[in-house]
Amino acid sequence: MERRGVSLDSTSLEGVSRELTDLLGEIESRAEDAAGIRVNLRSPSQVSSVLFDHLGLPRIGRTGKGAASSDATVLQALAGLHPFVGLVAEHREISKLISTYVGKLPSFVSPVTGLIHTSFNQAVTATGRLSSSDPNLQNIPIRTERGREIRRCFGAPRAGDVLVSADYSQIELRVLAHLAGGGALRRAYREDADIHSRTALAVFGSSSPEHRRKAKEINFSIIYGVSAHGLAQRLGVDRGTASGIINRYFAAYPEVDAYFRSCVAETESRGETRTILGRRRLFRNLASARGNTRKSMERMAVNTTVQGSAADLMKLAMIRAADRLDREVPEAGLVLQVHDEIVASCPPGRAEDVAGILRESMEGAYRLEVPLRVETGWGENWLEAHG
DNA sequence: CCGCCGTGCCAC
DNA sequence: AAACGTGGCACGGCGG
Ligand SMILES: Nc1nc2c(ncn2[C@H]2C[C@H](O)[C@@H](COP(=O)(O)OP(=O)(O)OP(=O)(O)O)O2)c(=O)[nH]1
Ligand SMILES: [Mn+2]
Ligand SMILES: [Mn+2]
Repeated sequence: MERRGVSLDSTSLEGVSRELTDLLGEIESRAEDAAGIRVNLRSPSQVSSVLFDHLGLPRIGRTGKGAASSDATVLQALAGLHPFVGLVAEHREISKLISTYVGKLPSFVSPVTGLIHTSFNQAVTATGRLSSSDPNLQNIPIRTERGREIRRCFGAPRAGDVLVSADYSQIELRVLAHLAGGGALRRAYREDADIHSRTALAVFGSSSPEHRRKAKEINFSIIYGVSAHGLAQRLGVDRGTASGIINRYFAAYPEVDAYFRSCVAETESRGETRTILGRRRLFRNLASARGNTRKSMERMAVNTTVQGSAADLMKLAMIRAADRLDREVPEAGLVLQVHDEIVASCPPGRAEDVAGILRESMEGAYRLEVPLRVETGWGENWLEAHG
């Protein structure tokens, strides 16, 4: 994957850059008008002094060091109190896209190949996932419309080829259903349910793509131990409402709560946890940990077991997919891995075959108590293939 | 000039 | 920000 590389449409990216840069300048001048004072919006300390000293807005949250925070959740809570708040939020969105992606990615294009060659690090994460660096191609934007314009600029390494994407459906929830013993979650997946959509419908009354995406965050935050307070802030509802959502979740899937406790107990007694394929992560001081430190380690232990097992499956799938492509579609090859997604490239006429091979490799990676499902797509660029 | 820390935010 | 987790990275601020 590293050697094969991925192409970046620098011309289109240049267009995105000009639009975002213009927009950012507009935001900066409007923000200074709103604040009535000169301010560098890239400086959290300057933004905080405008928000909380100059404008006198309430301090809502604190940073790790105890200073007043101005992060996105705080800005969300302050929205409507002063026009400066929304301008800071918008500035953060646009400046992030420029500084991390639009302004940086072109410098990673190799003068030799004309492609971007990331590093996929195999011994960095604590759970067995890969990571990607220089540049990180596992966090290319997709959430906002402006971000999607960036994703649209990624294409197959060979001109004329297409990208083929295959992404596991609800992967860690399926792994959890496997690990958590018989129950409603396992039954749901045997009936091919979409729990993300189910949660979206229950919480928002809609399963639109945006609501499903938010429901995903709700589902994973709940299974990994979110507090009513934390969920309330994420959803913008009061603690009572959030508490009700969590309680209904565990009432519907009591085996999830039971698994959390049993996983913690086993990790404590063995001093380690193991994934489905036997990858170990040590938790030698869980047994002696107390208070918030212990709670935090408990969440890490459960997450490691599930996330690490999902990473196991993905690695098996990649071995099989690479081998089959080699034999069956030699003009195709793996290009990227994004935790539960494989991106390959091939001539357009072979896209359907390649998608089938990726699907079979991933769905058949390992037999679980629930079926594994994969969504595939292809197109000229990554957004078309994945989106 | 360089490296570190704190803060913040992108993705899964 | 907070009792979801796993990452990488940019910037400002500061000190060597
Ligand atoms: N703890 C935690 N894990 C997450 C979060 N977002 C994603 N993940 C993990 C769990 C997911 O199963 C896995 C793959 O992410 P995806 O975006 O592909 O979501 P998922 O496969 O669950 O749903 P999908 O059917 O592909 O839309 O990454 C999160 O906010 N918190
Ligand atoms: Mn997925
Ligand atoms: Mn995915």
